[in-house]
Amino acid sequence: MANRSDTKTRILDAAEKLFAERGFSETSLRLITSKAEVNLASVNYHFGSKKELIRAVLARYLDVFMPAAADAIVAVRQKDANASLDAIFSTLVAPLLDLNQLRAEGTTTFLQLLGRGYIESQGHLRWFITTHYGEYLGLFVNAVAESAPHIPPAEMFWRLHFTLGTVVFTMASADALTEIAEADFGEHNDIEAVIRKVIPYLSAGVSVPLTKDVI
Amino acid sequence: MANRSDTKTRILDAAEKLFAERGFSETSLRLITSKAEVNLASVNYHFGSKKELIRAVLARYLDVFMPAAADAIVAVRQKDANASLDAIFSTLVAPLLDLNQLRAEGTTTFLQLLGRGYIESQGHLRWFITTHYGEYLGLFVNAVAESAPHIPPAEMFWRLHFTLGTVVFTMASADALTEIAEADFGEHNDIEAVIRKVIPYLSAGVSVPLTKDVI
DNA sequence: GTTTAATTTAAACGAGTGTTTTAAATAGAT
DNA sequence: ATCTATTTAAAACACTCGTTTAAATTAAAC
Repeated sequence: MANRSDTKTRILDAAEKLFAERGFSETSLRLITSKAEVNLASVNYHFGSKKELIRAVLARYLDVFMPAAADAIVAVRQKDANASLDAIFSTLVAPLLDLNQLRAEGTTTFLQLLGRGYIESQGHLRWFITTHYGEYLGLFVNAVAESAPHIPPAEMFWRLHFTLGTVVFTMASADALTEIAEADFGEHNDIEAVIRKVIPYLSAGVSVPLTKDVI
Repeated sequence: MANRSDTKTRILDAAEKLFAERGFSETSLRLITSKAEVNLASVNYHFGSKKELIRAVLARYLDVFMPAAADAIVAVRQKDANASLDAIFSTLVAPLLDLNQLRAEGTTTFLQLLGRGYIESQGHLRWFITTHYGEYLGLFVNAVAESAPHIPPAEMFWRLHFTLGTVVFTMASADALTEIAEADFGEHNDIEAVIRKVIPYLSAGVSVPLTKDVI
């Protein structure tokens, strides 16, 4: 096959699709290269290893999403210093949906990749994300914490991880869930609909008072 | 090595520990049999295949937990027909903690296995659980739905999957999270403490009103 | 146009996997 | 004690995986 300067892109495009669908360890380099119509060895030539290919796939999204999300959060807090938890979470919707302009099915793919990344790959992706995008994460955590000042830090730590679990798990299986929902209830949900469903769930859980003082 | 009639048990014990710690596909039969001090081929002799071993590991817990949980839910609803969502969720705490009497670290192991089962193994464990324990799941879903009658079924479908995600993710990484929490905030949490933290989070999310009518 | 560097190709490597086979050892029943 | 069925044992099988090698091809530089 003729020399193609877009071999890297072809690999990334095929890899992100397969990774999102079936997970990292369940996707072989041979499957990626055959879908990308590219030689097997070119993955190691361009990326060094499968592990680095995984990071490159994620970085291509994170480099776009993280600054956009940070800007949006800064903006909403400048406009309203006491922005609600719902408002903070909702701020992320636009940057997420903008990923569809980056690539087809970009939003779904990114969220599924994020889910796979936190579930699989025993920690090496957690490390990659927190060290490369930690400043953005910290900004987001702060915004949430200050929007629910009645939750002490230790409790907030747990609740944010509950939240992470909800998002990650939902997105990793979003395709299957939307199919079941359509079959059982006849209502079609795209990724935006799912995002808008999960936000009230999350903010209610994160901000629920500690003691059981029923109002 | 001498003949041992407990080879099956030795395999199950070693397998459940390793599966819970590192996941199913990341745990090889050779690692299991070496930890169990048992011959490699005995897995296929006693269980037929790795897939069936995984199912057997889960079934050993589910056969105990599911009836106990169902009984507890039936009991609490007989005592109070309008039991709150918090009460329904809290009902599961005792059956979960009782698994510690079944085996050391039984509660943690079971919850982690459940998490791995729903995340990994592209659907074949989902199918196993829903077909073998579907009646119990239905009973639980009904109890939750009737405790939050203002949530329509389709919405409840989504919220229960959000809930599943929260639990599954939290439990799959509970060990890591408790370590971090202890290092960062100095508060030690065992599995029961984590369970009791997650319940208010879940019931708040599941029962949050649909429209944003702030009271 | 020749030379040099970058890229693509085909093939093999080496390690790991679940599973199967065949024989040996053990247990229980007669 | 002997026979039979169950269980254990060691080895090999067949396959997939990520990675490496070395040659062929293409692109760029001079």
